[in-house]
Amino acid sequence: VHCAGWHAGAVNAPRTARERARREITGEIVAAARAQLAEAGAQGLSLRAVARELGMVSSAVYRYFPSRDALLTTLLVEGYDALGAAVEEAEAAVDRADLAGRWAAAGRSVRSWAREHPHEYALLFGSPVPGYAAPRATVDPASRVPRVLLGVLADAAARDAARADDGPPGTEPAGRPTGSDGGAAPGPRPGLVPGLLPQLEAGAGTFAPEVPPELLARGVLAWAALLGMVSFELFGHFVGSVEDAGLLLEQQLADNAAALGLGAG
Amino acid sequence: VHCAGWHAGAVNAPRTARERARREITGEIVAAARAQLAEAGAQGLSLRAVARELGMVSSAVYRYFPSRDALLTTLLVEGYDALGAAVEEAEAAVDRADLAGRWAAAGRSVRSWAREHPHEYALLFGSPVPGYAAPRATVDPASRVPRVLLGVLADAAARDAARADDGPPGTEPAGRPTGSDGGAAPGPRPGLVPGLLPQLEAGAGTFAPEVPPELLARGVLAWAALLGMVSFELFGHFVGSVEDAGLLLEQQLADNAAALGLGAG
DNA sequence: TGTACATCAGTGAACGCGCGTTCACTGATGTAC
DNA sequence: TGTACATCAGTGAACGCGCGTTCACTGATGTAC
Repeated sequence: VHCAGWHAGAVNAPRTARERARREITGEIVAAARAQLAEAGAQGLSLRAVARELGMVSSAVYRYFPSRDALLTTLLVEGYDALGAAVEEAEAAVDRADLAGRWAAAGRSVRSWAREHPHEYALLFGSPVPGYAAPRATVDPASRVPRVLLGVLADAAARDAARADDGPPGTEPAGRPTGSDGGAAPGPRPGLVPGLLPQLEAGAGTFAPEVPPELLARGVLAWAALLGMVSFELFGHFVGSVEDAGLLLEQQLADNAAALGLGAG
Repeated sequence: VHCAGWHAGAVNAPRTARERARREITGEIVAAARAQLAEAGAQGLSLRAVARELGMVSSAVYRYFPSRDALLTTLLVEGYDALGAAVEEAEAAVDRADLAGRWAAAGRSVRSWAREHPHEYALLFGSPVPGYAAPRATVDPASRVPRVLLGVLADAAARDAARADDGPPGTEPAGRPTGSDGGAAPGPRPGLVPGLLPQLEAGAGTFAPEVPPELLARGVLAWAALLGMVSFELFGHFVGSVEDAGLLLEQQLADNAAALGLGAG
């Protein structure tokens, strides 16, 4: 430990040439595999093709990944992480008080990332790969974007609760009836369908107990709707009926802001 | 033409034993291919495996389909048609005046069909198959469900227009501000994002010119949202956070009815 | 009704290619004394 | 600083399997006279 290397501060820096080479080549393998995704899809991902691309013999790849599926898992995890990082960064750049803006920034960056990495997007959110079951290790990275969205909703709930405490009755956002189901928080639009509430509290609600169920339900719906739209665009279902899906996304985000009570941007 | 066959009325009935056998075997090939979808996915669909399943030699399949891709196209077309028929039937069974009920019936039957045919659903709405481009022949069957939904929206627009003509001001559905952008029809919720209107008129609007653009935009969003939710459910993204996606769908349909101004069911 | 010919379903072999994974091996890099 | 040994990256061959598509062929079915 007394020989502190030239680049102080690089915490996980490789200590030996071997280690350095291993990292580099691991990265090259993953990069080549990612490129493969574009041509053959997740199912067509081939260790042999990756090895060929790098000028190695196919069995050499087994020094780095124990199987094709392990390589796929790495692609999944890195994909979720890249998307999550992009969304976190975009959302963090917006004024904390601008809830609608934060939500919209997150939504836009999901779409941008998807358009820049269509095949990785398809891997993350398209049809599952037959014969492959994503391991637990993917769950956490996959939750980064939902976590960002939940953060916005939690802040919205906190703000609404503060308003309800402070202000006199009648200062709540106009024209939005309180959910027939919920408590004091001004829930967005009609009440919850019977039976949904306990289910949300047992499921998604455990990730964000401070978000009231009405809001949570609409948040989940909005998240699914967002990915539905991006999938439509990337998978070609808008061809012939919607020219610029970006505008449709803006519409969706504007409607979301209204339905979720995020206030005008 | 003078030998009118036993079964009068069966218009496209096969005239010869050969023709009868051809139809039957064609059907068996498609059925075996459909079963293959479940095990290997669209990309893994294999003519040889289909032939094996039917006890034929692989080259025999070429008497029925000129290539693997042609077989895939048939699966696509039949899938869209099956889904379309299911949705049409479900929607047609509802009282014409019950717009929210018609919309909900269509939405529910999309989900039911998808759950009953998850692999066909993945073929239709999941990631595109690498190296395969869906031919024009799939466009028409693919539009059956959207057409049903547009029909509901068109009826909603007609009903609202009639109300606006007949009734005195103030009888429109309460609490829903008229879109800032549109004409006389009571558009759902806030106005359209700038730039979206001309695009809709040029695109999706050409299929249903009688539907006002505010409604059309929300209809497209709702359709994408519906498939987003079904995809989430079928592709496993709800695992751990949403137990019963059926309830979530009901919530979505209820919200849709409100947002689209379909009136209470 | 019967015969001659055309159509077409299905066979079997082959072409040329792909894949994931294992295994015994060579030779370079790293480590302990 | 130098030597002996352990680690590990990469090789090359092999196993056993898959695929789409073509082609010359046999034999049954259909049709025209």
